[in-house]
Amino acid sequence: MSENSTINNNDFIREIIKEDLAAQTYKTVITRFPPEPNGYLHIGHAKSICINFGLAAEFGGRCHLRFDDTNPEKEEQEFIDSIKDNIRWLGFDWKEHEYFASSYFEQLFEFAVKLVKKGCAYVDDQSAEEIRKSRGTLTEPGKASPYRSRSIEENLNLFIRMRAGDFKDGEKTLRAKIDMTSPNLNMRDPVMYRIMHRTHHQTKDQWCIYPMYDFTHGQSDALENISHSICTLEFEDHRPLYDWFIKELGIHHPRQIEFARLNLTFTVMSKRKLLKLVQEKHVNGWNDPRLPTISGLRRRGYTPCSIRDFCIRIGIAKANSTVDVALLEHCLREDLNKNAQRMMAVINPVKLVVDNYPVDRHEEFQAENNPENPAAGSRPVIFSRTLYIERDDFMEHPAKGFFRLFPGGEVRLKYAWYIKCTGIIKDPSSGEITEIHCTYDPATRGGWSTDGRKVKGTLHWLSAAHAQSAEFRMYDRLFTAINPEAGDKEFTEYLNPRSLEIKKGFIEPVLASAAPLQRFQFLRTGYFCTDTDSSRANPVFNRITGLKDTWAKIMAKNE
RNA sequence: UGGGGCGUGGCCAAGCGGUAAGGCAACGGGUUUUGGUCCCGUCAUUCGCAGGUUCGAAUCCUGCCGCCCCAGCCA
Repeated sequence: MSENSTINNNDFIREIIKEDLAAQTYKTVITRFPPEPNGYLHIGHAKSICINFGLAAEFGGRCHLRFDDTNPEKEEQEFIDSIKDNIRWLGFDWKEHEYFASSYFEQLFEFAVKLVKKGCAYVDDQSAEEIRKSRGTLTEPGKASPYRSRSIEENLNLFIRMRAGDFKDGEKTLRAKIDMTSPNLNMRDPVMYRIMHRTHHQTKDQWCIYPMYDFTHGQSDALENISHSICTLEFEDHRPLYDWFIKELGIHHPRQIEFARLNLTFTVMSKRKLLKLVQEKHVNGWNDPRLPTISGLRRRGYTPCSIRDFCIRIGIAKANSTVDVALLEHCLREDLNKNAQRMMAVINPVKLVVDNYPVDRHEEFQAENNPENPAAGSRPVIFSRTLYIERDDFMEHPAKGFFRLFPGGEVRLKYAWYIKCTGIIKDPSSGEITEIHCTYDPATRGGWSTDGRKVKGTLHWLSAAHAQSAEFRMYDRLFTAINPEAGDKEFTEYLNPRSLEIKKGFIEPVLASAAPLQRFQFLRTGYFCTDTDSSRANPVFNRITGLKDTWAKIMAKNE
């Protein structure tokens, strides 16, 4: 992470916490990250993770990991595993504080019983449809359920029978008795328990009634002694309800603070939409490198450090906002520029023959591993008569401002020699250039001339006889629209047909044995990492992101 | 037409009555054996709008306007 990144430790949440600590409202800062295990985590969750774990670390407190697993219908063990894996990969540790709302089911049931006994809750026989109809609308108050005035004894008996399995799914619910005329719809007798004869991934078949999130979250926070319960804006309306439950139950009151969730340009962030992309196979699984999931970013080659840095830089506020994905890419490049080893790879190769270089000769040059870090040392690269260079580095008819190779032009081959283009050979049928011919200047060993002659262009290259072939997966943004959810069409209509292009090229031979997910900067082309599909025989590299490309910008502007 | 939030440059975001931080993007220039990195410079007389209070307002008051969220037995 960079030293100069703007860390604003004065966001409104920190301000509130400092006040609370000063006023002794809470002694220790205890936060929690409470995912539902019904999907994979994405970068929006990373923001929340960084806030919660970051706050705990900063104030010397702790952060719990709690799975809010109250809906067995949508949850799976696979998601629990991936969530834990993702948080660890991001660099956070919840230590022994791993909890499940489902392990509070008995306690929650007792809380519910207590509310029934206080006359604060009742069993409703209305169907979901009837409940919906009687809830009223935004402008009209709701109507009381005909079962609202049942006796405490009857409610208690019914609720116990609900638990015992005496009723079918949907036959009854337990509702909080609050206020059917409240302007806050969450207070119009919200459902606390529903009947669901379903096996739960944690509690198995122990329960056939499950508490609703609204009856679970606040009390779970209370049970864990959470001091600051940080959540997203849409729960602001639920806070009065959580406060009501906590007050009636007489338990610990955490302070809930809401912040705006993260949106990113050129992608989608909702679980529902990500699920759709996965299920309809627009991408290859939850860890597809084009997805904003943590698993996807990881496989793409993003570093945990760059994601944490990004989460700090975007700040925390309550205004809905969409952060430019360029900022994420910036954080990534900043980290990788400093830390990624440089390598040479030719992604779109064309043959280059050095006519005055002996056929049977080859020699080694030392290439620096990272100009930003001399301690990274150097490695040998082999030069020979026949090389591969990037097709884009040659223009038969050079555009204005093009200072790479062209007929009669001279460039430097990085670390090696100055070469001058003497001619080209084309495929007579297609017109495609098949070979570029050149001569090298023996007085420019290592790429230095002694006569003060300067060349502007420096190209990367690979010895054809020594290079190892490889596959490059050139990833680009998944969507072509800055906001895929904004148009009239379904968001999938804005998928970028060129979000993945496979290229076959060459790499330095040692790269074939690079470990999975190892990151490199391929000189002049971008940052890449070995994909998990990579093997020694068939090395595969993912393009994490390109280098900034001033030339491409100039070309684009001239069009 | 109910309730809850939010409006500071293209995108984020500081600012908490004393005269608009910072980052990203963009645009110029310098260095450079990566058209990368790095360095230097430019980029809001103005804070959704209109009034008011004040010597002084993005900050306080009033009224408008705009955007987001809420009518799951989802979380």
